[in-house]
Amino acid sequence: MGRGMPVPPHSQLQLSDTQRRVVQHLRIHGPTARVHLAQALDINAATLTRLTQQLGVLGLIEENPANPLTVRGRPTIPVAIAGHGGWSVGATIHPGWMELVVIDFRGEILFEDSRPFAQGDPKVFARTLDERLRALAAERGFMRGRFLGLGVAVAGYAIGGDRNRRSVVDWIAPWNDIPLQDVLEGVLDMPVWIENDAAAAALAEYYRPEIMRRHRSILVFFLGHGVGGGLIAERDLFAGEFHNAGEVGRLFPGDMPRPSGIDLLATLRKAGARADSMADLEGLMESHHGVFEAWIERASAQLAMAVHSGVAWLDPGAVVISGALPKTVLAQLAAQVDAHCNRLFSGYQAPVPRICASSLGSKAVVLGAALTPLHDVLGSRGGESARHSI
Amino acid sequence: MGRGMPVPPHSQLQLSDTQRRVVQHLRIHGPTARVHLAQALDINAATLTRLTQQLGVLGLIEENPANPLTVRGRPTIPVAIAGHGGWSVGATIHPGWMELVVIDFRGEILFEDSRPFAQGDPKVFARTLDERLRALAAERGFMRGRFLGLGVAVAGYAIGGDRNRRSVVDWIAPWNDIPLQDVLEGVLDMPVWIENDAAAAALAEYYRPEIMRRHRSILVFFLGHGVGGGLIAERDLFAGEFHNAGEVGRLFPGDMPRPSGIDLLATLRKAGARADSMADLEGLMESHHGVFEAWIERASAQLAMAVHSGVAWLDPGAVVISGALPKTVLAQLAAQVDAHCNRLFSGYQAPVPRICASSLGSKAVVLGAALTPLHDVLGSRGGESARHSI
DNA sequence: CCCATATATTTTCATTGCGTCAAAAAAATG
DNA sequence: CATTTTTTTGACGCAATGAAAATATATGGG
Repeated sequence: MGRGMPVPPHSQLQLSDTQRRVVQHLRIHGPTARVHLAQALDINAATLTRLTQQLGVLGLIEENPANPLTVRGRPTIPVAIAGHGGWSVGATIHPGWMELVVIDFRGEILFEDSRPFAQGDPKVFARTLDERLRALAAERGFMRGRFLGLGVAVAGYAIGGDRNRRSVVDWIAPWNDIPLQDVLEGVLDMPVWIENDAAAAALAEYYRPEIMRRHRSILVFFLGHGVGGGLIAERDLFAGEFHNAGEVGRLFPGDMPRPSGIDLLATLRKAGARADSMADLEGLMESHHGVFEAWIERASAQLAMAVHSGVAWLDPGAVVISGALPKTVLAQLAAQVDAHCNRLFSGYQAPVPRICASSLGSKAVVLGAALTPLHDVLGSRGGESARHSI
Repeated sequence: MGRGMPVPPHSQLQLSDTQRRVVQHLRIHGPTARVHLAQALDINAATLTRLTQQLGVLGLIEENPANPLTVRGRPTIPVAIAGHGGWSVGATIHPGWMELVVIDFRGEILFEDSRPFAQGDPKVFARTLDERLRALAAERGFMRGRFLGLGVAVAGYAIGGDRNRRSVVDWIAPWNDIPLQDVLEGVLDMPVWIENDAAAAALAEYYRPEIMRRHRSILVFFLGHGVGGGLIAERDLFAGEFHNAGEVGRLFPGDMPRPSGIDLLATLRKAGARADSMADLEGLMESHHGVFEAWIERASAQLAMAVHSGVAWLDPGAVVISGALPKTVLAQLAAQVDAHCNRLFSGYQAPVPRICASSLGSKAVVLGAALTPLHDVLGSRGGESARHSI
C-alpha cells in the first residue's frame, strides 16, 4: 500500500461507485480480507487489489494486523477503514452555546468541544469555528487539506424544497431563511453540508455498528428542544421531496404538550423542581422520581402513536429513541413504547422492528452532523448529490 | 435504427446504467430529440446515437414522427419508448375471479381480460394464465420471447421478510405462506415478480405522466377489499426492511370500521341497499346519496390521520387516493382529506403535497402488477435486484 | 533445512464501454 | 446552391473490469 502521486485535498474527494461499495462493506462488516471482500461484493480479485490500492493511497483504508492463522497458504491481511486518513467536522448550535466535534473516517470522535456562543449571526458562528479549527491544526496536527468537510445540524425545516434554507427556532433567528451553505462556505474554506438536527441524529444512530450491521432501514426519534424524526432507508438518509422527511413534530398538535426534552423540563418545573437545562435532569431523577414516571408514561403513549404510523408506512428494521435525556429515561421510554406497540402489532405474522434506546444521548446530533460529509462522500450512492439542492 | 444481430428474449434483458438513464428520461419527459437527450443527460451526442441504436435494436425505443419545424437545419427526430417492442403481463386475483392485462413498454394497456376463477390453487392460476397467454400469442401475435415477465399483485403482506411468501386474505387461502415466485415460475416459463396489491397500485399511479413528470416521491392509498398503501421514494418503489412498507391497514384498529371499499358496501347494506360488490356502487350513488356523503365524511377523517402521519414521515410530493370506488367518490374523499390536512398543515412554511384522486380506479392494481417487471428491468436502478429476496 | 502444497495477492494482458474529436452525411431553409 | 442544424460514423484514448499467469507467504512432511 505504497505512496505515489500527490493526493488531492479531501475536500475534492470523489469516489467511484465500486470504491464506495468497498468502503461501505468495510464500514458495515469491519476489517475484511481482500478475498472475502471480492467474494462478498462479487468483484474480481484483481480489481479488488487495485481498488484497495487506490483507497490506500487516498488514506481511506489501511491494512490491519494479520489474523491468527487457521489454514495453510498465504495468510489473509484484513483491510479496514483507516483511522488517520482524514477528518470530518460536525457542529451544531444550542441556545447560548455551540458544539463541535472532529471525527475520523471510522466515525470515531477525535476531539470535542463546546463553548458559549450567544451571538446568532451565522458568519460569526463560522468564524468562531474557523478559529477553533486553525488552533486544532496547530495543536494537534489536523491538516486543513485532510478535512472532508463540515456538517452543520440545524433545528429547523427546509423552506421551498431547498435544504440549505430553513425556517428555524427563534433563538437562532438570524439563521432563518438564508442560504446557509453559501454563507458558511463563504467564511470557511471547506465544503459545508446543512442537515436537520434530528436527521443528523438519525445518521449517527445508524452508524453505530450494532445497528448498521443488522439493518438497512431505521426510524429515529430525537427528543431535545422539540421532537424530531429521521429516517434511514436502504442505508441512506431519506430526505423526501422537499427535504423535510421525518418532521414528526407536526404529528403532535401545538396546543398540547409534546414529548420533548423541553416539555420534561416544564413538567418538572411545574412540580416545583429547579430545572433550567437538560443538564439538570440527571440530578433530579431521584428526588422527583414520580414526576419522571408520569411524564415517561404520557410521552411514551404519544411516541407510540408516531412509531406506529412510521412503522406502518416504512417497515423499518429498528426504531431508535434518542435524545438529550438521561439514558435511563430513554431506556424506559423505549421499553414502554415497545410495550404499546407490541399491543398494536399483535396477531401480525410479519417481522416487527426492535424498539431500542440510543446510547449516544445528546451527542447524536453533533456526531451526525460530522457524519454527514462522510456519509455523502464515502457512503451513499450519490456523493455530491445531497449537498446541492436539486 | 437497423436490425443486426439476433435479439435475445426479453426475459433476459439487462440494460446498462446509461441505457436505463435514457429510457427513464424518455418515460418521464416523453418523446425527445437526441440533441436534447444528450444535453439533459450530459452524454456525448456520438455516444447517444450509439445508445439509441442499441435500444432500438432491443425494441425498446423508436423514432417518432418529426415535429413541425421551426428553424433551419436538419429537423430533429424525437425518439420515444417503443409501443411494440415487447410486453409485460400483470395479473391479480379477486374473490371469485381473476384479472389480467398485457401492456407494452410505454405502459399502455394492449389487452385486458377478467374471468371467473373460483379455485384457489396458485398452480391452477398459473396454468389458466398460461393458457390465456398462449391463446393471445396465436390470436394477436404476442410472441413469447418478447415478454419481459409477469407481475402478480397479491392482497397480503410478506412473511419473514420474504417478498415471495405472504400472509394472504382468507379467500385465497391456498396462496398462504408458500414461495409464490417459485411456484408460478415453475408453471409459466417467464420471470415472475410478486408484489403487494396496494404497492402495485402505487406503481401504476406513479407511472401516470402527470405524476411522474412532477414528483420523485408519492404516497398512495388504495381502498379496495381493505385499505393499503404504497410508497414511491426517489422514483422507486419503497419496500421496507421486511417488504411491508405501506401496510397502512394496520393503522386502523380492527374493531372499528376501516375506510375501505368493503366497508362502504357494508355501510350501504346496513342502510338497506343491495350492495354485493364494488360494481354495484356506481348505481347506488343517486338513490343513497346521503349514505355516501356520511361515509365519505367519516372515511376521509380516518384517511386524513394516515395521510398526516405519512406526510410527516415521508414528505412526499403528492398523495394519491386510489381504489375500486367510483371516481366521484374518490374525488370527494381526496377533497375532504385535503381540507382536513390543510387545517393540520396550516402555519407551516414548507411546501405541502397535493392530495388528489386517482383516475385509474380499480384497474390500478393489475396495471401496477404489469408495470412491476417493466419498472424493475427498465426503470429503477437495480434491475434483477427486486425479484429475489435476500 | 528443503520442498511440495495451499491460499492470497499482484501483475500482465485483453476486453468493454464510453468520451472526444473530426469529418461526413442528412435534411431542412432561404 | 449555400447555409444551418442534427445525426451518424470512424479513429482513438482512457478507465474499469475480468481472466490467467506469476508471485508471495504460509503449512506440513521428509
